[in-house]
Amino acid sequence: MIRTRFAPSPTGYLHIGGARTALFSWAYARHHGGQFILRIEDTDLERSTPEAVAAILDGMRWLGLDPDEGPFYQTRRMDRYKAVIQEMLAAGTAYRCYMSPEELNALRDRQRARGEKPRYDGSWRPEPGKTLPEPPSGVASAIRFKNPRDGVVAWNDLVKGTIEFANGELDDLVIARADGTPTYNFCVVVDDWDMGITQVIRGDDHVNNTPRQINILRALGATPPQYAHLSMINGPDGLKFSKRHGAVSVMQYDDDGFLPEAVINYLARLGWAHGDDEIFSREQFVQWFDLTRVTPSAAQFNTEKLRWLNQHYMKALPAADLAARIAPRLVALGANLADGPDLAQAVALYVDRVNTLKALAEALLVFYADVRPAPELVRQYLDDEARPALADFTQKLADVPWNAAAIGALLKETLEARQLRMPRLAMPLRVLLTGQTKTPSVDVLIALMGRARARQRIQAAN
RNA sequence: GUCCCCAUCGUCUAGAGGCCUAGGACACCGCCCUUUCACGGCGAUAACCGGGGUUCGACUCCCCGUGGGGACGCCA
Repeated sequence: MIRTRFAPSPTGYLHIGGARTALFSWAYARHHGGQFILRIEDTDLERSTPEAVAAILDGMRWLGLDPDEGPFYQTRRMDRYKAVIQEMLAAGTAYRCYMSPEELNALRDRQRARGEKPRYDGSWRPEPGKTLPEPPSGVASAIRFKNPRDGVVAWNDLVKGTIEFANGELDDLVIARADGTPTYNFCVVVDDWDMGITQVIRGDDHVNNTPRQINILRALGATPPQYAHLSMINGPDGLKFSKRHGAVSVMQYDDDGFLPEAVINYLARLGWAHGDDEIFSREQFVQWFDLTRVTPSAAQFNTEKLRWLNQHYMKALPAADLAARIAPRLVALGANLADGPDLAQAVALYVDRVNTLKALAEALLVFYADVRPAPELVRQYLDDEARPALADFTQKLADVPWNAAAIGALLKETLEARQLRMPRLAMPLRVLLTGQTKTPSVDVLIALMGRARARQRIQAAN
């Protein structure tokens, strides 16, 4: 049975990279008919917060990445970790280290100064025939894993191929702090083992942890899972994602008016491809997804392409559904939905012109709230030639049959009578009716807006 | 600094030694449609980081270089 997991630490929201990792883990499990487990790595009491847990859960729910098990919390498994540490101490695969943080820092500084890789020097590591220093009294010890000295650790990474580390490069990492709490690399190992994880799919930044984790697993007599390290996702500027880009949290994309199906589809194509396929459903993705087609190189996030996909999904949605989804946004912007046209019709008229729900709601505000055209715009388009034509038109609008075709015919009739071309009337109408110069065809716009409101807006300025 | 990873159009990618005159998508540019703007249609520009091998033949395999990224915590 395939079992994958997503194991975020709750120190912030669910960001784009995390979401992609979660998506691939989820899809891998689903594709293979396995299980997807959610585990919250909250052993860092200082930085973990319940708000962050909620934010991560929200993000996953929004994306529709439902776990089969969990969330499990590491803070609730402390007894288990401590028991394993005792076993390791007894078995001699771990040992107590009394080197103080200050001493450690000094050691690292010296190593760095010499151009060496900073690492623990093994002062307290027991070896046959070696005499250990006398433990200082009244000082609590940290516990270190006794990493093999020689040989290499290698694994076949499911995305990067064979990766090999010399054990000599690895030092004896701390698995329990002086206060007795276990550390990340150790908890991960115990959890992945206990939870029967078969494929660990995680970010690239964990490659260096992998050999240590494999060594611990082996010391425990466990068979290591398979590993798949996903490359990083950089921000739109090619640099590491950061707050400066605005949208680091997946929920920010919700706020910005992106549909979760678009985000999923976009994320799926970051580091993975199925031939030339660009647009596909979540179900299709699950059916196609496998780690063999995952790219080992880093990707750059491209908001333009996400927008394109988002518009595609917006257009694919029935107008009534889209209307239901943007209604709250409109109300939040101050719209009175009771005083205006049928929202689904308005949506249908504007959906081609925007690529986010947010932009759609903002555009539709012209139907449900007051419009105040900028004076400069009015001045620019409403000249002495347009004015009388507009007056004619407005007057006849009072009893024209109320449909776009009839209104369009009336418009043309008015233009002909005055020997004017379409833009001479269409542009001022746009400005007066919506405050904007870029709108759908004015006849359709007027028809949808309604007789009273259209006439009132034209007359107000004329 | 040491170790690890990565390297095809601006961006995401296809490419499993001959299928490559390197394909698709987004963006950009041009044209068409047109009542402005979109949508849509058509078209164009645009890439195998460099050098050595291996091979009859390298975008594909190997080595070196260069560039980029990651990791070196009693953080996760």
